[in-house]
Amino acid sequence: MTMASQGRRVTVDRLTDALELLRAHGVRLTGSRRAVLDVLYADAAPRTAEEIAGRAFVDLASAYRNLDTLEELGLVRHVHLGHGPGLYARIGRNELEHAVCDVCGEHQSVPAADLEAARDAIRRVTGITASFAHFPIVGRCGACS
Amino acid sequence: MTMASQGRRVTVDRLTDALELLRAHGVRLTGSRRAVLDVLYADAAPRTAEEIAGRAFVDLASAYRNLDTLEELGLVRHVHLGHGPGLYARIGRNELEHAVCDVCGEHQSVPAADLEAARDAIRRVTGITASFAHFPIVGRCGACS
DNA sequence: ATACTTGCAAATGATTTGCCAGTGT
DNA sequence: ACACTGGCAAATCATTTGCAAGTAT
Repeated sequence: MTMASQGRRVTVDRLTDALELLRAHGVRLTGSRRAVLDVLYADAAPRTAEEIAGRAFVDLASAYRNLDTLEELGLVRHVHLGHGPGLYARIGRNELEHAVCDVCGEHQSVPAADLEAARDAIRRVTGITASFAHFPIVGRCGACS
Repeated sequence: MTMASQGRRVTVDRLTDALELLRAHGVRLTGSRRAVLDVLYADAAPRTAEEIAGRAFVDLASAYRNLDTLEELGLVRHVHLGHGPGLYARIGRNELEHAVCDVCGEHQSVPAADLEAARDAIRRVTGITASFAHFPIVGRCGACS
């Protein structure tokens, strides 16, 4: 183990895992793909494709294509917080779900496990097992009520 | 009460109420506005702006403008069932919320009251009072699980 | 009379696609 | 070598906006 791998262990490990997954699926590790992965694995913040393209110095179309590929591999997810562009983030060990206030726009990410009770209640009524990872919970926060 | 008002009472009454509301707000009853209202009050089915424009024989831009106006007045709502265009419908006596299966696309509308338990569970975790009238519940239905 | 509305065309914002030159394996 | 990718420009899709002519009150 080198000195360089000592800081921010989790992130580096996950990126390594991701690269392995690409190889296992025969997906080429190109320059732009690698750059997009670097941005995604730098932290877990959800970002627009445009922001990711900017940070990775790749064309916006390539960013979208790469994000699609990575999403198919199950490494990435995108969420729609309102009417604007979608936000992409790598999928962490604990899958995050989202909630937004449609008045002030404040948004929070919560571990999927915390929403099991809500999911059960919804399943009882609709038969659907809900996920708030792609479309968030939308409503009014305490302050805006 | 005339003979004409006897069939489909509820619908006609509600349209009448709507027209009164427009008047009360000083919103003009133009030809295209009236045509859009006729389509919306014919039934409660959620429709795209394009479909409404087609049925009402008005320009698409006018349909959007009128739907916006009616939404501001609280007569209409639109829901996003997935990535396609939004679906507009009049608001009935009982507000409806929506749930979609992201695999088969099947969608159901449920009375807001039926989702109170789910809303409570969500409020406990996030502090947000959720509404599934604009963005639906998305997940996997029993058949697709 | 006049402020609000219309249809039409053009603009917008997000995302996708065609194409051909470039590149990972 | 060869299929897979990249950048770039143009296309799409849903929705919005500018504008000059028309209309409800």
